[in-house]
Amino acid sequence: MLDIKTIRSDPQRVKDAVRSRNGNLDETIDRLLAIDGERRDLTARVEQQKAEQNAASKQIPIDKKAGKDVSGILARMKELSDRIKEEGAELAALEEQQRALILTIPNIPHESVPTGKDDRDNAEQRRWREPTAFSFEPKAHWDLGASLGILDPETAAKVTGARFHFYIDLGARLERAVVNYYLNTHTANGYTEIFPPFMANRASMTATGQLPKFEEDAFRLANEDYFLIPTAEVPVTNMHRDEILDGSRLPIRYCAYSACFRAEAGSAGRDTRGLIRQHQFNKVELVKFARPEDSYAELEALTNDAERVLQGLGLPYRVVCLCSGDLGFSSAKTYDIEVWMPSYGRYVEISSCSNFEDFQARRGGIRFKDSPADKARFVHTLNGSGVAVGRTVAAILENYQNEDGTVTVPEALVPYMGVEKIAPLAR
RNA sequence: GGAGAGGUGUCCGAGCGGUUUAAGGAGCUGGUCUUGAAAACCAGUGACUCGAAAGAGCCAAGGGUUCGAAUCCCUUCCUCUCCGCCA
Repeated sequence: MLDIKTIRSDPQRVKDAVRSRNGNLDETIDRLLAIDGERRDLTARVEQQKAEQNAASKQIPIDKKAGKDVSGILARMKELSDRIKEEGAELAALEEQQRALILTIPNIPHESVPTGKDDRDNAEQRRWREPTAFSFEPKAHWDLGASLGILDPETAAKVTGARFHFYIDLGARLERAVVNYYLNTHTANGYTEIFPPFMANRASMTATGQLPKFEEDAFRLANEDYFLIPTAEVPVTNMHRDEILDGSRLPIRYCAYSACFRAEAGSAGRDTRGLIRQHQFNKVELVKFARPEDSYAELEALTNDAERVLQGLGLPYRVVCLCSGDLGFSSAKTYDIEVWMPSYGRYVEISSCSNFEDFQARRGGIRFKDSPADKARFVHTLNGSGVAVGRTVAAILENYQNEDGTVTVPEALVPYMGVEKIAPLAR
């Protein structure tokens, strides 16, 4: 959520920012400012009447005690009370309209974000290792998963539906090994491990920006107004919702494993095979709460921390800076880490590292102060995948495959797997 | 899910519809005293939100009754105790 003062003082800047994201909210912003003006006028009027009411409320018992007749005052106060009630309702309606509108305005991209339309305008920052070279025709991970007997989407389709997977035997163990390897690496790097709830309420989903605009992308429970979390970002960021943090605690760094649930509305027909696009997938998420002046340095560090685990697994990747048009709703700046996926013949997103500045903090009331005398300031929130687990498994299968159909286990995972190679199951 | 009790400022805790702009402690800040500290005493401090200010709001959240609500009513959430169910 943007500060209404920012919008009030420079509406054009906000309009331009939305345009750079391929949107247009000129009308919304004009309407918002009109409502804001009306709201402020009405507020002043209502508050003045309330002041009058308060004064009378103090006088009435005094007069009563003195034996004066107060029926005249009471009659006038009744009128005033009615008017306050009426105008107060109007005011509440305006406030709600204003909030509803302001929640639909995306964050303003940071000045370092390249302007562009879509992912073709993203700016590559760096590459780590060259794409894997094969002396044979490499297979896609879904074919390897089938021939090795470790991935089973068909049974998942029967048991649940499309876009789910059973992992079997060493497949299941590989998924678990990756989770543990990631968590161990991040905790060794100063992140505190969190295991969050996998459901979150409406207020939490709103604070991090999934609601109200993107409700159709989430799974909502039928018997409770809870949502399956699309990412651990939601519960972990909301741990400090409506809190004033002690500045000496910043930056706070959390890492969290969670299953993630996405309805994937609007992506029918895309990536229908394999582990790339699922309704449920595992992810280790990194979340930071930082001082505003440090948040961009923290973003670089966060991205490096996510890259570190891919380096540890020896998976080739590149880092791109998303252009304005490709930026997520709440983010001011995002680096995507893309892993080399031989079956796609290109890099595929495996992590998204973002600085939300105070956008989420304002929605969620997450603030800090260094000493009790200070005024509370909004923290900057950041998060990034560290990294997506299902896509990691896909990348390992594809990049580490051998000509005979086996898959070599990356060295870093051997202690977790207990084997050096994944071979077809003898059944 | 059923029955009961409760949610008050940083913390503890009082609050019988109106002189409560939330008593009283504790804490915190400053001072007196002291070689220094502690104790004692004196003074100050009550988060936070909107507002240039005056002022308004804030006693879990949201409604309602009333001229006036922390106090009465309704709904929701949360905590505790017991029962049920369960991993």
